[in-house]
Amino acid sequence: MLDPRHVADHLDEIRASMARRGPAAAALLDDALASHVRGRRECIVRGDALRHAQKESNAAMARMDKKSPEFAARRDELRRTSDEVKELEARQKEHEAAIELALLAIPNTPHEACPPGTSSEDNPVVRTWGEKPDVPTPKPHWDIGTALGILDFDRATKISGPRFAVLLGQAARLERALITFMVDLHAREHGYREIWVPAIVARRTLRGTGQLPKFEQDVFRLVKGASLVAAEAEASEAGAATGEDADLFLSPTAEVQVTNLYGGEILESLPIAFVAYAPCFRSEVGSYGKDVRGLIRRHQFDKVELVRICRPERSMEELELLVGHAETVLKRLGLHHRVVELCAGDLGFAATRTYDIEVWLPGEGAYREISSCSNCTDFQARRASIRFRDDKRNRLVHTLNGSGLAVGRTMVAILEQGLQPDGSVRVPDALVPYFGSDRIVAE
RNA sequence: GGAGGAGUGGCCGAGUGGUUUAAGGCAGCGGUCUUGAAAACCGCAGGCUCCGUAAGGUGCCCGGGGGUUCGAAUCCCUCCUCCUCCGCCA
Repeated sequence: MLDPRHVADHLDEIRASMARRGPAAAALLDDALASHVRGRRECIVRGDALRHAQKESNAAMARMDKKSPEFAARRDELRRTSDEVKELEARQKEHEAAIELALLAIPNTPHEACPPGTSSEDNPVVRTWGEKPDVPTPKPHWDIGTALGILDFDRATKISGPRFAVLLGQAARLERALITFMVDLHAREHGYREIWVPAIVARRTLRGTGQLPKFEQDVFRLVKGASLVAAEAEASEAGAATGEDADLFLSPTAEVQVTNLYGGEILESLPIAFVAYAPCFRSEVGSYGKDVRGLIRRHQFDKVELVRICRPERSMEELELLVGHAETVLKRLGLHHRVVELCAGDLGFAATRTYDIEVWLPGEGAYREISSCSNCTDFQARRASIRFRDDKRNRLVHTLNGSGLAVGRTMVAILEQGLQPDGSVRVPDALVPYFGSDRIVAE
């Protein structure tokens, strides 16, 4: 969420910045928002003055003879003041609701350094690591995995539906090995504190990081047991606005849980760095026909997530640090990859600046995203209200997150880059102690 | 799922319609005293919002929301959370 005062006072400036994301984003910033901000302020100024007078009068009444005509006169007068205060408060709330409604739909402004562009075609390559490995007959990973007998997509569809996977034998073991390897690397060498969080989150949590309200279609919402649903319907009939808030969702990324961990708090020491292994769930309704085969795009996948919370002035340095940590995973695994920077038009909702790490997939003949590292500045911190004490003043922190890495996609890269002429797959040296073998062979 | 109880500042804990600007204590910070420390004493201490260049000030905040009243921590409604017991359960 952007700062409403700042938006109201610098409307043209913000609109120009937002135009770099595209015309639709810029159009979200209309003059109505600024007028609501002013209207709210007017209600507060007038209301505060009235309440001040009301308070003094009430104090006087406390000392008066409750049966005197003066008391009755004062009471009648204050009755009118009270009505006016209530009306002002109602108007103030309307303004605030309008402001929030508008702001929740507005994405973060792109950083000055964020390159111009409208789509992923325009993302400049920042650096490339390693060489394309010599794979004589490249194959897509689903063919490799199915031939080895370690991936089963048909049976996954049978038990759960499309866009799920079953991992067998060495693949299941590789998944575990990768998770442990990645968490160990970040926890032991990069200074992150390990954290394990629930996979199910409340609506307010998704709102804090910006997934809701705008991207409700991208997440899975849970339906509770019949009796609870009935109780909920009863509650909303009674006029309570809590029914909606009682909803639970499957988290699409641990960024959600970990970033919101300190929501509403004032932090004593920064920076904070967490590494979390967590399952992620995405509905993928907007990607029909895209990556339908294989492990690339599933409804459920594992991810090791890095989250950093820091002082505002440090966040750009922290972003570089974060990308470096994520990239180290691929370097240790010897997987050829490149780092691109997202152009303004390709930027995620909460991000001001983002680096994507793209790993080389020989079977596909393309680089594919395996990590996305973003600086969200104070956008999420404002929504979630995460602050720190800075010399007597409370300020919003900056939040950053990045995958370190997407586990399934890492497995894809290992299978495709490590494919040997005999159909077996070479396991990266760094992973051998975790996996227990230097080769994946047919089962 | 059933029955009961409880939510007050960083923590403990008074307070059942009007000098309560929330008593008191502990922890915290600053100071006096001391060679140093402790003790004692004095003082300062929260969040949000709005006005203001600032200094400073207004208003709001006793789990959340709504209501009654001239006036609510206190009365009413509602939701949430936690605790205890029973049942079920990996």
